[in-house]
Amino acid sequence: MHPHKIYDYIERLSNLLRNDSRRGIAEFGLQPIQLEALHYLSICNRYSDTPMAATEYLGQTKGTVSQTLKVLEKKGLLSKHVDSHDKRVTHLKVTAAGQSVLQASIPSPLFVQGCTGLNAVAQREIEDALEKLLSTLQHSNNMKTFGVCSSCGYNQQNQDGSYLCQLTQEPLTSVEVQLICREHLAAA
Amino acid sequence: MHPHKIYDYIERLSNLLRNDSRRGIAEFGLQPIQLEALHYLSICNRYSDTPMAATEYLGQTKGTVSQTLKVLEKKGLLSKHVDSHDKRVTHLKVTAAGQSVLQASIPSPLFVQGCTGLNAVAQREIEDALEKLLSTLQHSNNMKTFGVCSSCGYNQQNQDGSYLCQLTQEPLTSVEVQLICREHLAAA
DNA sequence: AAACTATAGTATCGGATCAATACCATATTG
DNA sequence: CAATATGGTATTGATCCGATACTATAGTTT
Repeated sequence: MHPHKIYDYIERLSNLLRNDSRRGIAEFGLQPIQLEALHYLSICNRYSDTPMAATEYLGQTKGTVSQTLKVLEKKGLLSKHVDSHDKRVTHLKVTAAGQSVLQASIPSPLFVQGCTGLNAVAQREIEDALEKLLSTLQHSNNMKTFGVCSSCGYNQQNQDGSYLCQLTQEPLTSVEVQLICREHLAAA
Repeated sequence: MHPHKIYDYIERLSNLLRNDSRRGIAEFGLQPIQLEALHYLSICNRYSDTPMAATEYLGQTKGTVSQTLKVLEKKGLLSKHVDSHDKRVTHLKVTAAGQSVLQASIPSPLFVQGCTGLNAVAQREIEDALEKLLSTLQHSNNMKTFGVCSSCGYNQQNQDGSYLCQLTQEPLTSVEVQLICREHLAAA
């Protein structure tokens, strides 16, 4: 009967956070899904800051995501930049205004308040449990993992400490390898 | 930085399950929130099967929940019954058709598939971690817990094994004490 | 080089969510 | 019996979301 209980807990937590998020971002005139899209763009790397990548991450259709991004652009929270090599591709960058919205909204007030009641060990256990659950669900269903480069099979660290992506054959900085990527290859 | 990561994982899992749920219930012509409302009504006790209780559980406004329930009733998945003592109150019962929809949809296919990749110990750990996180968030924010009667401060087990709710002064069966209640009093 | 195909992205439409407001009916309190 | 509180419904408007159709660019085939 454990799957049912786990499912229930996730559903409850999901409702709590979503509703709290809704209240928190009302002052900015944003919707929960818009904040999530903005959040994604703030933690992804330069291969993954496009409408299509956001579509895969959010699990919606590209048309839906397109208008979500349109709203965010109109509000001045992100800017669009056409790719120099492939003119079909648009890169999305979170503006300073967008960053400050994220800073104020993520994690949500309720969540921040709740975490003060958890010690470091408990937080670690919860984090590990969630990571295991997420990765198991993703593997069992052949889904993209959207992990950070430092845990990616394509990532290669050279002797001088620099990083190289073996998929794109491009160097990555130590900051960039902490960002999530749509091409992430999880370890076997 | 743990709070951020935990928040991210919950958000990811939430998106995964919601989108999967959306696909799974499309054949019934239902929306995710409608399935969640139906699910709640299938696991709550007789003090908690009303529109107001569902409103508190789902964290929305009563107007929103009212029309969600209206759709479920029109589809024949639940039935309404006016309370005999307080004629303002309506009790909601999941029909046989509603039960079969729930059986087919909860947990979602993706989730069931994923859980086959987790052994019993791992499932237990994840369940415990989620329970701790949920209860901490609820306590820190003075929220209702919606726990089962068997873990409620009002619940009293008599010597002959029968149960009594000290809040309503009514007897409860062994089946009923496994259901969730809007008046649940969490242990100190 | 021309034609075909695939991919990234946008535009539009319709059904649904959701909050806000107003409203009705029943209980409870003074 | 009047005033207030509570449970629930109806309506409206902004937004979400998927489906479909469309444009533009890139790559591939002949």
